[in-house]
Amino acid sequence: MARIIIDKNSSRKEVILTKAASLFREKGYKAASMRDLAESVGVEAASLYNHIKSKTELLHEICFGVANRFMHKMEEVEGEKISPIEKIEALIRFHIDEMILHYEEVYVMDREWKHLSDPYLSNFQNQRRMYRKRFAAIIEQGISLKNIKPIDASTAVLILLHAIGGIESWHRSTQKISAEALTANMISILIGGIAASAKG
Amino acid sequence: MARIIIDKNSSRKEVILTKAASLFREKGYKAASMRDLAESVGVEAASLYNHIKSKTELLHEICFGVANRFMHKMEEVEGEKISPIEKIEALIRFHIDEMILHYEEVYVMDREWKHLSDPYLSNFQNQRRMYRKRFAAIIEQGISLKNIKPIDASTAVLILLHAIGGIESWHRSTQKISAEALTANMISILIGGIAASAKG
DNA sequence: CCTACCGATCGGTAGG
DNA sequence: CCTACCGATCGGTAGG
Repeated sequence: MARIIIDKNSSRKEVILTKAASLFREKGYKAASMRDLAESVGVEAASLYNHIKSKTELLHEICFGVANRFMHKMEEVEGEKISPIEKIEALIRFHIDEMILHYEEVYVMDREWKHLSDPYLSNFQNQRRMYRKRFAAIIEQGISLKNIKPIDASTAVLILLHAIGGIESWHRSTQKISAEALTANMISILIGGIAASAKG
Repeated sequence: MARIIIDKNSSRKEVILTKAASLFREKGYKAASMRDLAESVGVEAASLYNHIKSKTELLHEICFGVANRFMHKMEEVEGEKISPIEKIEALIRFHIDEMILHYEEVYVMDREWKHLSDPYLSNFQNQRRMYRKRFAAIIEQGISLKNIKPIDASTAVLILLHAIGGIESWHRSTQKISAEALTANMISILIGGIAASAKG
C-alpha cells in the first residue's frame, strides 16, 4: 500500500515534468506560467506544490536529466576501441536519437538553460564546457591521425551540435522523410560536407 | 531646426533599439523588463513610451530589420550569374557577416521570434519559410548539376543555417581565432565536411 | 487536492 | 522626460 502511494506520487511528478517540458518548449520558460502548467496537468496551480518545490526545480531537473545522459554517453564512447571518426559518428547518432526520443526536454535544455539560477547555472555551464572540450579532443585525435581535416576543433564541435539541435521536425511522426533517412543525411552532410566528391 | 529635433528623436529610438536587442539577447524577451531597458538607456521606464509604442514593437522591429536584410541578399544572390555552390557560399558568408556585425539583433531574431504577436508572428513565419524554400531551391539546382551530393535539400538548409547561427563567439572582439579563420573553417566544414578527402 | 490570498513585478497610462 | 499610479498577472503560501 505504501508502495502504491509512492508509485502514484512519482508518476504524478513525472507527468508534471513531461507537461512542463512541453510548455517550456512551446512558450519559453518565462512565458509559461504555473497556471498554464496546472491546467495542462488538470489540477489547480497551488496543488502542483505538493509534488514540486518550485518552477525553477522543474527547469533544472529537465536540464540536468538530459545533460547527464549526454555525459554518460560521452564516457562510454571515449572508452570504446574505435577510430575518432567512428566515435564522432556514434555521438552524432546519440544526439539525433535523443532529439527523436526526448525532443521537448532536449530543446528546453538547449534554449532555456539561461533561466537556471545560480548554483545550477554555473554547474550547467561547466558541464557543457567540459562536454564540448571532450568532443573537441576526439576531433583533435582524428586530425592527428589525418582522418579529419586540419580545422579548428572547437568550431567544428559547435557546428555539429547546433546543426543537430536546430532540426525542428524530429518530434513530428508524419514527416516528409523518415528518421532513418534524415539521420543518414545528417551524418553524410556533417562528416562529408555537401559538395560532391571527386570519387563520385 | 525641425531637422535637428527629428534627428535627435530618431537617434534616441536607435539607442533604445540597440539596448533592447542587447537585453533581449542576454535575458530573453520575456525576462527583460521595460524597467531594465529604461535603466540601460538612462531614463525612467515611462519615458521610453515617448519614443516607442510598446515592448512588442521593439521585438518586431528587431526581427524584421534582420529578416529584411536576409531577404534582400537572397534576391541579389539569386540574380547573379554564378554556380549554385558559389551562391551558397555567398549566402553563408553573408550570414556570417551579419553575425559579426549585428550579433545581438540576429540572435534575438533567431531565438525570440516566437514572442511576436499575431499579425507579425505569421508574417515572420511565412517570410522565414519562403527564405528557406529559396535556399533549398539553390541546393536542388546544385544537385541537378551534380555539384552537390543527392541529399535532402531542406535538411541541408536547416543544418547550414543553424550551424552558423549557433556559433556564440561572433561578438567577442578578442577571440582565440580570427573572424577570417573562423569563416574559412565554417565554409570548409559546411561545404566539404570534416572528413579528410582522398585528394589530401 | 482545493479555496483564498499575498507581495512583487509587469507593461503601460495620465497628467504635467 | 518625470512622478504617480493602475489593473493584470506572476510564483508561491496558509490552512484545511
